[in-house]
Amino acid sequence: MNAELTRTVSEPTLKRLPLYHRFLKELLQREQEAVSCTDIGVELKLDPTQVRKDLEAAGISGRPRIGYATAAVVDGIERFLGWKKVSEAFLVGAGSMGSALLGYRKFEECGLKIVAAFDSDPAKIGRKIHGKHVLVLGKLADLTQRMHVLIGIITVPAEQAQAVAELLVEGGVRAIWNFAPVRLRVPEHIIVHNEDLYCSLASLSQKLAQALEANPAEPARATQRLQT
Amino acid sequence: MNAELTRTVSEPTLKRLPLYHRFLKELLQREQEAVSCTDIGVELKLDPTQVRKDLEAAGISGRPRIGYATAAVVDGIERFLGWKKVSEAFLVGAGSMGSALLGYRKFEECGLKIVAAFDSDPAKIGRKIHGKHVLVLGKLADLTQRMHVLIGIITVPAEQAQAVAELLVEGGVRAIWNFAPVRLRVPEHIIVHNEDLYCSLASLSQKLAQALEANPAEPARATQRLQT
DNA sequence: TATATATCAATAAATAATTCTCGATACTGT
DNA sequence: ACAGTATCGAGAATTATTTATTGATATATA
Repeated sequence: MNAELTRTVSEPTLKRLPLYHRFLKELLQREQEAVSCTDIGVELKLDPTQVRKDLEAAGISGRPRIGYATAAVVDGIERFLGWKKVSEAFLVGAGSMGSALLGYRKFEECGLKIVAAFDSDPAKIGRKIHGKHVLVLGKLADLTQRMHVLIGIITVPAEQAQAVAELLVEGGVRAIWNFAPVRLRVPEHIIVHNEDLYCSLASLSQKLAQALEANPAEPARATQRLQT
Repeated sequence: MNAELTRTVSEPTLKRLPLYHRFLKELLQREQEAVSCTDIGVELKLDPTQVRKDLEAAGISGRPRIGYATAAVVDGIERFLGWKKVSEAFLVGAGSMGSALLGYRKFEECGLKIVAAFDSDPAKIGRKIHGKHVLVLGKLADLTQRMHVLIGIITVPAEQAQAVAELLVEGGVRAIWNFAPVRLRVPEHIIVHNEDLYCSLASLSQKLAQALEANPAEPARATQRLQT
C-alpha cells in the first residue's frame, strides 16, 4: 500500500536502536570517538553482525578496521528515529501512570514533547502535574485540531480508552501510544502502539513458573551460594 | 542448556496469550461457552491459524465444529502463564512510576503480588502508597531472603538500577522486571524483563516520522475528512 | 441416514529474523 | 614498505515465525 521509498525496518531492529544510542552517548561523554560493532555487541550482549545490520537499516555506515564514528551513529540514529524534530503530544488520563509519564523529562530528547494533560475528574482540572496543565476532557478534540498535535498518549482506565481514542482521531492525531489494556479500533492510517503491561508481565511470569518447576523455590536458597 | 521437557514458547506467542485471556473472560461474562479461533482472530485482528498455534503451544485443545470451551481456555492460559499461584514481589523505587505500579490491582490476577516497596528517600520511608508500605532500602536484601520473595521490580533512576539489581540477586530473587533504561548485569539464571519506554517510543516515533514524510502534517487536516 | 459445513489438527510453504562466511579495506607495528 | 589484523560490507545459510493447505471430525439439516 505504502510502497514508495519506504524502507521498512523490522520492529526488533527499531527497539534495539535506542539501546545503541544510549550506549554511544555514554561513550561520547568519555570522548571515545570510534566504536566497533563488536564493542557494542559485547556491551549489549548482541551478535556483532546484528548490530551492523541494524545500523545499516538506519542508513549508517562505518569504515573497515576503524569502526563507526560515535558521533555520526548517535546523530544517524536520532535522525532515523525522528528524534530531531520534536512532535507535540497530549496525554489523556492524569492518573498515576499518566502522572508518571508527565515526569519523564527525557522524552523530549526522543522527539516527544507532552504539552498538556486531559482528564475528566473536576478535582484535577486546572492543576499542574510535573509542570504540565491538566485540562478538561471536553476540550481534547478541539485543541488537538487547533494546535496540530500529532500524538496522543492514553493512560485512562480500559473502559474509557476507546472513547478517548476516538476523540484523538477526531482531533487529527497521527499516532497513539496506548497504555490501557485494550485493543483500540481506529482508522487504518493511525499508528497505534500498545504498552500493555499485562502482556509484558505474561512472559515474565511464564518463564518464572517454568524456572520454578525445574528448580523449586525453597531449596533455591541453599543452592544459591553454590551457583554464585 | 535447559533441554528437558522445557517446551519453549516464542516471545510473540507469550505476549498474545493475555490478549486471548482478556477477550475470553469478556465472553465468559456474556455466558458464551464456546469460541472459535476465527472469532478470536476477528476480534484481535490476527490470523486464525496463529491463534490456534498459540493455544496449542499453551497446551489447549478444542473440538472440531464446536471450537474451544471458553472457560477451559481461560483456565488453560492462566495455568500456562503461571497465574494460578501468585508470586510475591518487592518493588524498588517509590517514585512516580513505582507508585503507579503499586496501584495496579489487577497484577494479582496475573500471578504478581507486590507486597512492599523500598526507597532510599527518608521522606518516603514508613509511608504507605496504595496501601503498600515503603521500607528503607537497606533492608531489601535481607527481607527478600527471609520472605522468599521471588520477583523484584525496579523503578529507580537509571544510575541506581544496577546496584538495586545486585541487592535483589543477593536476596535470592529469580526474576526482575526492570523499568529503568539500562541493561542489567546479573547472573545467567536470573530472568530479566526490560520495560524500556524509550525503546518502545522509538518505533512509534520512527513510524510517525516516516508517515509525516509521506504525508506531511499541515495538509493533513484538509485531507482528513476525505479519508474518514 | 446421508450430506453439507464449520471447525480443529497437522503438515507444508512462505516470510522474516538472526547468525555465519568470506572478501575488501585500512590501520599498526616491524 | 610490507605483513598482520581488526573491522566493515554483502550475501549465504540457518533458524524462527507466520501463513496457507489439506484432512479429519462433529454437528446440523434434509
